[in-house]
Amino acid sequence: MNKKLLNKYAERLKAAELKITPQRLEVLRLYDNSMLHPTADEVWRRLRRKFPSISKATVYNILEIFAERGIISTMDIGKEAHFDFDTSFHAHFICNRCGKIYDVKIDENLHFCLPEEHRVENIKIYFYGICKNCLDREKK
Amino acid sequence: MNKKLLNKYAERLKAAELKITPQRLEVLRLYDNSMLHPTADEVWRRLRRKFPSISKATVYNILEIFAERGIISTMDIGKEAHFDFDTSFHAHFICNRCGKIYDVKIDENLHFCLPEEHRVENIKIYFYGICKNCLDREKK
DNA sequence: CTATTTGCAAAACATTTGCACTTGC
DNA sequence: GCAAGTGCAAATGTTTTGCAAATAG
Repeated sequence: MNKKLLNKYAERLKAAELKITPQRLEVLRLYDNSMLHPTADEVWRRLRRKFPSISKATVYNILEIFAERGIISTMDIGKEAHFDFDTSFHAHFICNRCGKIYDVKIDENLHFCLPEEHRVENIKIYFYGICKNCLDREKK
Repeated sequence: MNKKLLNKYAERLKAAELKITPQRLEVLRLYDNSMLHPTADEVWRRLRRKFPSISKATVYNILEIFAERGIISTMDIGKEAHFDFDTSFHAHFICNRCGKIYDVKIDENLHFCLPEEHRVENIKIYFYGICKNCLDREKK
C-alpha cells in the first residue's frame, strides 16, 4: 500500500484516539473517497480478501467505534444498517425500485423549523422514489 | 366499541381495498389520533389484550399492508422498525439519551434542493439530539 | 364458494455477547 | 506488560416464510 496514504489513515485513527490496526486501516482504505454506502456484511466481504479470517464481530466493532468517533455515520434504511464514509452534510436518495442509494447535495443553510425545545445534534434526510436510471429504463 | 368509530375504521380499510377484519380494525382503533410510533412488537402486545391468540406474523402482515396502502408510514430508526399512524408531512426528533420519539412540524413549502433527476415520492427527516426532558433533568 | 387472512412453528437474517488469544503501544 | 482489539461460536432479537385452518365478501 502507498505509504503516504497509509499514513493518512493512521493519522485519522490517531486523531480519533483509536489504536492503529491493519483491519481498521483497510476499512479506511477501501472506502476512502467512496460514494458507496455499504452494509456491515458488504464491508466484511471486502475485508475478507485481505484478511481471510476476519470475523464479522470485528467488522461490527470497527464500524461501531468509527461511528462513535465520527469517522463514519450510520444510515438506517430498511432492515440492514448502512454506513456512510462521507460525513459532510448531505442527504440521500434511495430508489424504491433498484435500491440504489445516491448522495444528494443539500444547502446547509436551509434552516428547517428546528424543534427549539430540544438540542439537535444531527440531521438525517432521506428522499425515496424512482431514480433516473430506473425511470429511463421504464420509458423504453 | 363505538359503532360510529368502528364504521370510520371500516371505511378506511375499504378505501384502501382491504378486507375488514377485527384485527385490522383494532390496530386502527388503538392508534387512531395517537402520537406514538410503535414497533411491531408493541402493536402485538397491545393487540393481545383483545386477541390473546394473535400471531406476530399477522401483526407484521397488517403493518406491512397498511404501509403499502399508505394508511401508515414506516420509520427506520435503529434496529427495530417503527410505524407512524400520522401520515401527514412532518419530521421526527429522536432523543439519543432516552430514545423517545417526538413529532416535529416542518413547513411543507420548504423546498429542499430536490434531486431533480430522480422522481421523489417521499421524504423522511430525522433530527437526533437530546430532548427537552433529558436536558432539564441534566441541569438539576 | 373462493381468495384472503389468520395463527403457528420453523427458518432466515442481522446483530450482540462472552471468552480465549493476540497485538499495539 | 497491559489495555485494547481480534476471531470464534453461541446467543439474541427481529422479520419472513410455508402451510393448514378460519373467515370476509
